[in-house]
Amino acid sequence: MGRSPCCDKTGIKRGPWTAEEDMTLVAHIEQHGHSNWRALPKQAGLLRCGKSCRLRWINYLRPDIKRGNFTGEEEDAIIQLHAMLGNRWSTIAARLPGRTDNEIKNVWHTHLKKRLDSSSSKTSGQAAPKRKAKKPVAAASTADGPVSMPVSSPEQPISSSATDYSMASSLENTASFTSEEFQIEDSFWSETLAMTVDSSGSAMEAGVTPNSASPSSSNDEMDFWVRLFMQAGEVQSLSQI
DNA sequence: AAATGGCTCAACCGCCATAGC
DNA sequence: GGCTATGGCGGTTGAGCCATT
Repeated sequence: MGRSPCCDKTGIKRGPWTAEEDMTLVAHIEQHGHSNWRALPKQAGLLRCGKSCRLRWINYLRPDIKRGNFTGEEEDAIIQLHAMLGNRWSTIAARLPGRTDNEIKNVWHTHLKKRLDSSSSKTSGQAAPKRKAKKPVAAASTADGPVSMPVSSPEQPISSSATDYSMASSLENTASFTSEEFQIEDSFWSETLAMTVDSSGSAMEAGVTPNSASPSSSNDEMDFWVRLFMQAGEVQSLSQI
């Protein structure tokens, strides 16, 4: 309702990023970080909206981005996490290191959703992928990704910063679980647990509450809830034995 | 070989949450 | 407490690619 646009669109370039723009953005973030996205394009000399710069960095230029096809394990993880969390793509992305919320969202809408639909309608066989391995599409990308990325990053941005969702909403989801939905393969959880340790750098000990972590660590908080779900799942699956 | 339709994915848009004043 | 600026999220779009006819 009459909300002002995120930035003045006059003189703002839109559409696919060029290699030069990518390099400019990466170089600037390497040097100065990205404390202020709004001011960044001006400082870096880019004719882009700050939002656009942020998106480009998060979804494509970040050094820790994993490109290429999703593995079966990753797809399974997305399906399971989506069953738990719904369309909270950034939260799901936080559980899949190197993957972005945008990418996960795309994968979900393009194959996983269809796969689930088809498997639920005719329980048999997964939909065979109709297409070959995806190719990099980005306008200015080189063959194996965007501009050649320096390996070291100035700061490791929290991948798509997990939002700290309220307990109430989390429990809402929990409450709607059926025991069937909650059957999760052990391999998935062991991998996810490993990710928890790897990605955060500080493994959460069992029984640690979100409040015990620093207020800014919404990732840790999310870990807590995911862990809670996991434990609930274990309890449920144990009770089924 | 050309036309066409479907699929993929990067990018944009609008809204919400929160921090800072 | 109210207002503004900014960051972040999820939904949607559209150009380009690929497979099929």
